[in-house]
Amino acid sequence: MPATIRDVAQACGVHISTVSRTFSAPHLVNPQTRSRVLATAESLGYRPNRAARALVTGRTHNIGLIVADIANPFFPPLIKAAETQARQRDYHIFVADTSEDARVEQELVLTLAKQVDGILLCSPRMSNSQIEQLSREVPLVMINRPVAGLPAVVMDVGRGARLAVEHLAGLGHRELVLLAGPRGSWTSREIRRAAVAAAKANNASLVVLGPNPPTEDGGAAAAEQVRRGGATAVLAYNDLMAIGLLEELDRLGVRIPEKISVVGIDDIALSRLTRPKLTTVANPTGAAGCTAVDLLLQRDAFATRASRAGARSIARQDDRRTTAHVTLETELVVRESTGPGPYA
Amino acid sequence: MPATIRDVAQACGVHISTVSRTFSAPHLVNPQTRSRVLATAESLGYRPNRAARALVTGRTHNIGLIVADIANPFFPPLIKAAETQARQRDYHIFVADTSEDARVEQELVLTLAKQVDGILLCSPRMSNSQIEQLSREVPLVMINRPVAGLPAVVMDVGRGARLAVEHLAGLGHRELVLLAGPRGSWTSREIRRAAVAAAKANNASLVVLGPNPPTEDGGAAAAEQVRRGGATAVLAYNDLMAIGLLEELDRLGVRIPEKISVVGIDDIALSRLTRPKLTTVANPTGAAGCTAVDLLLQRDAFATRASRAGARSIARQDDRRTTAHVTLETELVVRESTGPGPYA
DNA sequence: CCCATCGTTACAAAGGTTTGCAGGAAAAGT
DNA sequence: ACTTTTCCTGCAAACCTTTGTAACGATGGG
Repeated sequence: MPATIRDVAQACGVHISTVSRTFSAPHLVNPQTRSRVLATAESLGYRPNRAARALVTGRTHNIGLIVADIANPFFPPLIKAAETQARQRDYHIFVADTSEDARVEQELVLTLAKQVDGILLCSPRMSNSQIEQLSREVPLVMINRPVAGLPAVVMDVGRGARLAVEHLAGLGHRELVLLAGPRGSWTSREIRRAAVAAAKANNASLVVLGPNPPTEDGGAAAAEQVRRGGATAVLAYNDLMAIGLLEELDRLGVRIPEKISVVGIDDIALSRLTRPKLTTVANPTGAAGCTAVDLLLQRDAFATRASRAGARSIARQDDRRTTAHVTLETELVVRESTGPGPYA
Repeated sequence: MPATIRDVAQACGVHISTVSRTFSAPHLVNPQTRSRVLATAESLGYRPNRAARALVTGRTHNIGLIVADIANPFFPPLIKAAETQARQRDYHIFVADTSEDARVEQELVLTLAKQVDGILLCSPRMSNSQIEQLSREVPLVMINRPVAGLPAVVMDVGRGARLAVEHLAGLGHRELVLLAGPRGSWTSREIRRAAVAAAKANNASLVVLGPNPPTEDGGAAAAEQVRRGGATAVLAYNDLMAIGLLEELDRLGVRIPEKISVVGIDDIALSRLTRPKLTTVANPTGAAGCTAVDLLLQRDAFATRASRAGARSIARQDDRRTTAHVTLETELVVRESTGPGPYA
């Protein structure tokens, strides 16, 4: 029922290869012929069969995007940006959700491996060695986690954490708490490293609580401990946790920001809507999605060229693999959940 | 580099068709041979090439999922559920985002048509005739919009709206406002229909404002008008609008729920976090995603059988198409954004 | 003792597209 | 006018799998 390349060729009186080239290498076909082919293709409603194309080219024009949890509001903007970017390049995106589970993550990569041209691995919980092993099966681009030899786009959360600590110290807070994120998260480690350093530089103490699940519940669960600890300011691994903390502290009768200041990270849409509005570190998630797609496609195009040119270019391919690391800037957004501390 | 069926066959000393059947029709091959094949396949890291399989079977094992806006928190739980369900059935999901644009919607369906076995069309903004036309190109399953002759899963928002209005009337509100959703939305029409009827049945007046974009901004933009109108209670097309309205009314100094009661629809995670917490109509979005996938796969399996059985069964296929309509129940969740009205 | 049946495997065609190669005509160069 | 290019098009192989049909030996019935 659906029109094939053959139908078009026949209806148009040309060979199928001419039709094929009309779509995949237009410069190789006479403009007149081309427009004739295009016209009949249009009238027959012909669209190239991607499976057949993939079979011979080895390129599926699909991209896998693996995230920890679609329902976590951090991810949808990233997914959306990636999807839009990919579509513009005539690629489609498979979205998959690991439920924060490293095992599922691995399984998903393997399953997806043969049906995509590459996978965007977002905030993975796997170990580096697992990732390296998987990268031999399928091109990988990392998001929110640098891995040696693999293209990656990371947000400069270290700087974000430092800005947050400086902001709090500047407000007169000396006793800080850091609510760490999930085990296996590079972002969490990075935040911790930077926050500890910044605290020391600002003569503040910093207690690390965690690891915690990166959810509201995770934040809420830490509230009691935070309150007991006597700290006057908290930096949370992400906005969701910060919001959970906010809620629970409120329930416990602790006023924010009068009693305790809270800073989140991510600047998800939600953080503008809480009471008080959340002070947070804005992450350019959309840009991250776009960039990751570009990184993959860039490398993909290169791989194609390399395989045609032959084995000699493998060295160059490796070159590229080590170079592509992109860091995106973060920025502190001061709202209402932070206020003067005891040393103000 | 990746192992093909041929490699397995050779390494195993059997014909490729035997290997093929080992995977796609295990009962046709001797258990001993089968386990031998399985073993060598495992050791070679062989995974069937889906493109090649799709080429001959005509089934891609992919599903398209088209939503208005991934970043709208209504959709992620649905996407997540659909993705999980699909994966369990060995299918993968393409997610695409239309930016609330009917034209993009159509284009997306056409683009996706040839590379998926069916498309889940979520809250479409297209006209019914457009949808019917597209359904001739590719199997369609509707979500949040019943279309004659097409499988659909809808939420009983009519009942939800009625419950909301009854709740408000019961609290002593007589002057209600309905913030309508976007043009083209079946859900919005349905809510309106039910709300109008329920208002009349409860001796309340109801003014409809809209259409509005289904976003916070859409809700915020209506705040001034709501306040001027003198109504004491508002039902919004969705939670996002309700929250936007909440925010803006607060900014204008209108206290909620003392001065005006607000009810949303959807019960997105966010609605638990606003101040005051939002009274809303809960929609089973996750169940909708699962059900839609099942509906599609059911029909898909049938189409396969039918095409093998020959033309005679087409009539039966049509039968199925008209039958599959699933309605999911909704439920009112009373929180803090609604309170006693002037006639209490 | 032959034929039919059964369970298992091999064979080969088919599916839609891309692409290196070769051929042919027109354009350019001499 | 003849050769060399250039431009375009046709040919056919290849990509990897599924699946209908045929072939095989063994078993059982008549």
